[in-house]
Amino acid sequence: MKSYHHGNLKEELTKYACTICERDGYTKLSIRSLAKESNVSQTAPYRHFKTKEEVYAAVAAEGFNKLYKAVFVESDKLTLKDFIQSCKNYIDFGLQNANTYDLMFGTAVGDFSEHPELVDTANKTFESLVLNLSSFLKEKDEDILAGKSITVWALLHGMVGILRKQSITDGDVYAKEFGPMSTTRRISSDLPTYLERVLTGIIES
Amino acid sequence: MKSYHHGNLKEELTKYACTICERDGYTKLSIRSLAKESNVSQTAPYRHFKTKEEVYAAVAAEGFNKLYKAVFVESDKLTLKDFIQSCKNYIDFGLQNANTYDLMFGTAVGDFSEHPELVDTANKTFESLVLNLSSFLKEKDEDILAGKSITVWALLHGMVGILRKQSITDGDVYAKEFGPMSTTRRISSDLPTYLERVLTGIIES
DNA sequence: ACTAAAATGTATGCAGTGTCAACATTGTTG
DNA sequence: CAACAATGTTGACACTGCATACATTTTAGT
Repeated sequence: MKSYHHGNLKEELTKYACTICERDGYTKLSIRSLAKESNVSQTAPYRHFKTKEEVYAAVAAEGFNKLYKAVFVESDKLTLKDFIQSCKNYIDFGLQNANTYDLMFGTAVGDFSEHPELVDTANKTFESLVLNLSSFLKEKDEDILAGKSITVWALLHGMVGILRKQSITDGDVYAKEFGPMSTTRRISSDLPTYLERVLTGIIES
Repeated sequence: MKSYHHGNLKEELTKYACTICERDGYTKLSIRSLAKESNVSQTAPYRHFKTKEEVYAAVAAEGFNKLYKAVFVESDKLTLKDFIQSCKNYIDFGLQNANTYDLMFGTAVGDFSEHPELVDTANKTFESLVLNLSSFLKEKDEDILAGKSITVWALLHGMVGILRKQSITDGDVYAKEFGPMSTTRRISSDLPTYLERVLTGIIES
């Protein structure tokens, strides 16, 4: 039945790599664990990925693809609500795919420029953000648009970090499990409202 | 000469752990590499750290201590310039200690609440940010202050991520090594100006 | 159609890793 | 000063990344 050659091992390896990464964290993602999941020999993946970092890069690139899909809006006339929703999607992605998100923005993959598909997918995501903003703002100047997009991205990226580690800002107040709801929790319980307030402040400067 | 008991092995281990982490990245930080640097047996560190994650937590806590020192300003009447400088110090810390910063905000240390010293040092850093803002703004309402501090932190944290991976937003334009300077590079070449513009927008909303 | 080369998968082995259990030495305290 | 706790060591196991040599299959050129 099972032929010697797998057929499309690389695809399958990438898929499993994403699964393992998100399920167990990327520290558990190993060449061998990958091979085991795919039912091939321990070193078969080396025919498709020179090092483990290349596996990481492939997973990160897949991550940017998914992030792109979460952020992209098929329209050139966004409403404010559309824009906020897109931003919320970004944050939700970061929170729900924490391990992959870590791979995308952490130091595990050192230099993007050594992994062209990573640069491409990351750029595509950013450009989608710029497009959103441009359709929404009707601003023409590319530099201003890029600048504001960077600020928006920074805020979204930052919120992922803060919301992920609520204990950083919650302090002892909430730790006591009594008293008022922490500010962080209040923000995350109604993210769209928070985002609308802060983001309109940013893009109208 | 050398006595059987080291004396203050834990301190020394922590120090070396920070060194190794920042120099080689935290994936290279191992119980054994740590032991070797300290000239003790391979498993000696286990008397002081139950798991490797505890080593990670110790390094992250040290990181928050350093970040705190970078952000803290000894004054209750900050000027705008002081405030911007403190924010710039934050970003510089994130860029110059990328590996440690990754440990502090990534998924390597899953739950801060299992590492009390981590919660403490992280809270202290946040409170320093709140204090800065409060002295600068003369705003009394604690919830508003906390909310704005979170937004400021998110932006700073986000900028660290963006500036660290400039290729995400630089696109092919800059990759060609010709044409105008990328927006990201322009921002990072005069960070204080950028911060002043964006942050005043945020804190005056 | 046949064969050489390229692509792909395997077997084996080395050095390094986290962690545990059993043991040795030292410091502390009643 | 004897019992105990704290600290350090040895040895072992299963796992990891990766290199090398080898086997099988696909492909391309004649």
